[in-house]
Amino acid sequence: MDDFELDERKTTILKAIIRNYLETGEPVGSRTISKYTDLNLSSATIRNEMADLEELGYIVQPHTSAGRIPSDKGYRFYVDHLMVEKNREVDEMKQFVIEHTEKVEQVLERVAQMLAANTNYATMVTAPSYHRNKVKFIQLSNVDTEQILAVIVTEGNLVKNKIISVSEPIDNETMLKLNILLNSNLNGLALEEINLGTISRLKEQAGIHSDIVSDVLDTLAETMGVDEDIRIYTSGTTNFFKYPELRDSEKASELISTFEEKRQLASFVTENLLEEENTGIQVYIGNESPIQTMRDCSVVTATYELGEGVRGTIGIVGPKRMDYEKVMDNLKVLKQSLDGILNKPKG
Amino acid sequence: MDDFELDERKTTILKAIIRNYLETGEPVGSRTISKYTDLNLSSATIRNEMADLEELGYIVQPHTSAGRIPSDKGYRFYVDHLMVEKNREVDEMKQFVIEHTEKVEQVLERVAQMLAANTNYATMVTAPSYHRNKVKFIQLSNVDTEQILAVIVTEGNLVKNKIISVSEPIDNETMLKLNILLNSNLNGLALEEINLGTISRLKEQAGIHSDIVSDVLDTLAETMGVDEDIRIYTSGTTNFFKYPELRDSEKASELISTFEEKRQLASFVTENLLEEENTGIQVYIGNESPIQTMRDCSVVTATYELGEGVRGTIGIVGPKRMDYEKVMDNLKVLKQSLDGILNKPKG
DNA sequence: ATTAGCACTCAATCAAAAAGAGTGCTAACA
DNA sequence: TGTTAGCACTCTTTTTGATTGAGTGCTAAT
Repeated sequence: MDDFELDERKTTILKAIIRNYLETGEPVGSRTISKYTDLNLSSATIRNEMADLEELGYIVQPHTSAGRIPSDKGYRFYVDHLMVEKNREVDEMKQFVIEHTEKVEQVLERVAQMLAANTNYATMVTAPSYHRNKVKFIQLSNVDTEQILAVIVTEGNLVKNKIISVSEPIDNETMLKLNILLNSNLNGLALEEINLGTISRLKEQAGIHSDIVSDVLDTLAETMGVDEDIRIYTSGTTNFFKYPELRDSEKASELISTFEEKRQLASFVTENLLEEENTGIQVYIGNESPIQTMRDCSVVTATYELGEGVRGTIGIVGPKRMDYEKVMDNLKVLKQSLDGILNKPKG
Repeated sequence: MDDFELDERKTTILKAIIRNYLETGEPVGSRTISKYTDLNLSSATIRNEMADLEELGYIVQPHTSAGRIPSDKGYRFYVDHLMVEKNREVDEMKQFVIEHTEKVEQVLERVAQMLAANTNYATMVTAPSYHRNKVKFIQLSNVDTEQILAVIVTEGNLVKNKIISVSEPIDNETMLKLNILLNSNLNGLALEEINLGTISRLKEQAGIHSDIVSDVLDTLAETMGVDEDIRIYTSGTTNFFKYPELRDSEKASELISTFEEKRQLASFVTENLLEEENTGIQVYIGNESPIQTMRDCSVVTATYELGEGVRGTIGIVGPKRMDYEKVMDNLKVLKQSLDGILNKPKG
């Protein structure tokens, strides 16, 4: 970018303004900066510089005769160039996740909760999505005379099951044949690789039981399809009330609704999954976010990987003046933890 | 109760006050009632009666020189004696649930959403709990050389699975034996009936694979145990903002948190399940609710049954001046729908 | 037993005033 | 030429006081 439009002094001042605003949430005036920095400049001089910074679009005045607050561009500059790695201690958290490893669902839910408690922002964690995942194992079994159970296990050890009703009982031998049929034809395939040819061949071989095969295939599509609604765990949505700039009924309500419905949140996931080469942490400031209701927020997301392209996303949503350092640190640690933990069953 | 402390006229006036307050949400004065009822009484007379009603505890004044609003006792009286069955049309809703029957989870989630949209209150729906549920079917299968999959199906067709790691592969024959062992010993048993005797006998017979049996039993306990955290679906929590008496940041935040954490909500479930003889619909007004944060709300719950003592709860939470008729109608209809729908797989 | 009338209370609304924070500009200064 | 002191000006926030209006309680008349 054109970082060069800012000389060193302007940079220092901008940094001071943003720092101060991140802490207080109040517009910051020239006098404050004059004392806050060690530049030894009078407020008048600062005023001149601030006028320049405003013209360049890094800061704005909420109204005449108020101090300045960072613009989206200002925040962006801060995140890209001014942030310092703080590496705070988040080990405690890490510890906690590791110790209580249970079911994936519960881990994820707890991660969301902890992250929210730790940062005081709203959080979202998506379950790993089955992107390009392969079938590992399929099994049909008789549950009773009218119902059979289909179990599907994928490469990432994700299990799905479905009860299928049948009009008349299926004897064990037939069942065995069906199982062999399904496994030999489908194992190792990703959803995209199961084409019409495979399907019709399967059905043909299944003979009178082709409807069962249909049902299994449906379940398969459901399980591994992109459009399967991704499980998203959220927490700390009421943290929005902690920040005056979001506390307003209208805004808070919109935001909380977005989190409640979850559906919309998925857009971050898709955004993230698109970037094949993902350094890991993504920051959306204000309107950069794909979700309109978050125009007054910043969103920081991280993608964790469960191997084999099976990925999930962790996100933190807070006011634009969120503590980016802290948030990003937290995410980094968690990302690593999850990358590790979820791969192996507990041991 | 002592209904007799209220003569007919007082009853009429109380009813009028409550009705009016339910609609407007504003304290209602004597003049309003004087016109609202067909008693042909002057406001002065009404005032006298209102003074009496206040003394008896059915209504209160938010402050001197304001109108009256119903007290908890007043609401209680209304719900118990003054409500009229309205039987509004909620068919549209019923239709919707029925048509889109998919997975249980999705149905429940949608029920919560619809109910919230339909009533403008916050809603909660718990998944059927496995109360006294019996094991129907257990199956272990080899997924790969180090991992086996345990699938458990219960009477209510609820399926749970777990991946178990093993140190060395298990051949198919052994697996078959294990399956037979487990099924013949456990099928038909409820969790409470699986005692130490059964367990040690099982382990003994399993020989070197007793640790697998242990794992299966753990999963079983997890699956059917009471302490398994019950899945609760919520929706419409931002509806709280629609009612001035709850919109206050502090209160709204507390309420929404309660819904977000879900854990607390479970107390309604346990309350409901306790009552063996349950006519179906339960109303908690203000402090009658087991949850402290809901002291300014009313909660209406219904229990639906999936046969064999497998039950779930639907609840609606709103301001005390909620439209009880509408809410209870909605719940009645849904209760029936769920009773029916969830029993049979789609056909 | 009911009602009209009146004094009184209290929250809500509004406008005007005062306070406070901060800016922009000009003129002086190093 | 860059820096600074000083001052007038702007705009928000807070405070205050007055006004309004709804509603009550009480008393005296019907």
